[in-house]
Amino acid sequence: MEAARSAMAEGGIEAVAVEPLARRLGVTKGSFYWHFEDRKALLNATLERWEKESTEARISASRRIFDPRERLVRLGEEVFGDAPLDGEASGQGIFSRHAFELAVSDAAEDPLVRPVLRRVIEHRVGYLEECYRELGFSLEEARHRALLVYAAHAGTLRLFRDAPHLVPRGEGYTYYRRHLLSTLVPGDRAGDAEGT
Amino acid sequence: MEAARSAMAEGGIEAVAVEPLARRLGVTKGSFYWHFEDRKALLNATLERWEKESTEARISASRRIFDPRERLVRLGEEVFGDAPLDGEASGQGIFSRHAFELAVSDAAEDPLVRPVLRRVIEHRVGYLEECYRELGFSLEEARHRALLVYAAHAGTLRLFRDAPHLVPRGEGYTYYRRHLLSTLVPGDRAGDAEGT
DNA sequence: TTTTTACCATACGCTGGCGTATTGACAAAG
DNA sequence: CTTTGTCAATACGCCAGCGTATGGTAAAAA
Repeated sequence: MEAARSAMAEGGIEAVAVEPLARRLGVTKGSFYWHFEDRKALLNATLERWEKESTEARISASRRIFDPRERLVRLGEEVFGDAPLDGEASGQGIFSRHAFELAVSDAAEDPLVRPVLRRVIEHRVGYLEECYRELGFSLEEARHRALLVYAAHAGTLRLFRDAPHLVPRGEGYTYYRRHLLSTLVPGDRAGDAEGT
Repeated sequence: MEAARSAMAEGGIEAVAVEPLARRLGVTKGSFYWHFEDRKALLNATLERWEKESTEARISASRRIFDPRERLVRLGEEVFGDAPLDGEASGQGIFSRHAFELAVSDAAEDPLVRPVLRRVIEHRVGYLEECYRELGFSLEEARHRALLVYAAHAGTLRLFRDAPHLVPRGEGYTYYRRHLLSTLVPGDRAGDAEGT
């Protein structure tokens, strides 16, 4: 079932439950248990799909662009892009993706979620680290920068949800994003310390 | 009841439930409903207490130190301090505080939690913003920096929990923290752009 | 000593979700 | 036409948590 995805995005992990979902689809749970073994099975399917999409998307991005700095900027614009939770654009696209992300992250303590989330974070931090390595940073420095970038991303997402009134809107947000990128990605005018 | 606090820290918001808590205390829920009106009442009490402590702690810190840069560094060392989730030191102190924080943040969608969390974030970002203003940054720049710092904090906490193996340990962590502070707090050698 | 107050236990009903038969409809294959 | 396989509905039992009612006990107050 595809509706589990949106349920997760809207109501968190506890919303991806069999009876509510069945109601939502106008069927009864009797039929549900034909498609899935368990609630666990449904959850796992949803999560694994998310993992797949997350990693694949990032990989395709890295194939197309060669300059690592450009990759970072692109990634930043995509992930911090255009007021994540406003969700006006396309009604479901970027909005739902971030909401899903938040739901997963909120359920990090769940035994089914933990390993998936762990792998996705590994993948992302690994990717970031690689970019910084290509920019000539030491292994340690690259790791540090990758972690900080990821943390800033995760935190910003939450900020949007939990205290949206603090985050600048409209063109103010564009400036904010520029600030983020300029402090996190060396090249615009900051950083460029250390490595070659 | 004081035990709700630790339950929240350990098992998240769903663990602060009346029957499990009563069992844990060796009493029955019959007695519980003498002390509290509701489950909501218990939750509210726990959250309001957390809010109070959070804000008071930060205020007292600002009274003691005059140099805003020093305040930021101190705050950073306290909040990013000494491998947050290792929790060996003092068994319950810093560990439990951060675990509670994560639990609240995970339950941000809860109608009871949302306003409290919102206020706490407001307070913290406001405090950070003030520090940066005192350092001479423009209102906009100060806000941007405050948001980034808070986001980095929230994200780092989650990284510790969700992918602890990626975060350097021991003295490696000290270097990481130094990296954080040097990129986020101007003065060591970075930043110092814009505002007079 | 009676009586009130503070605290706790027992027991009940309610809700909502999970999982399991069991049965039915309906279409494709035999 | 019958058989088989796919998908759905009904109905049941189970569990866990919430909230309520009621009764008990022991100490303090009267």
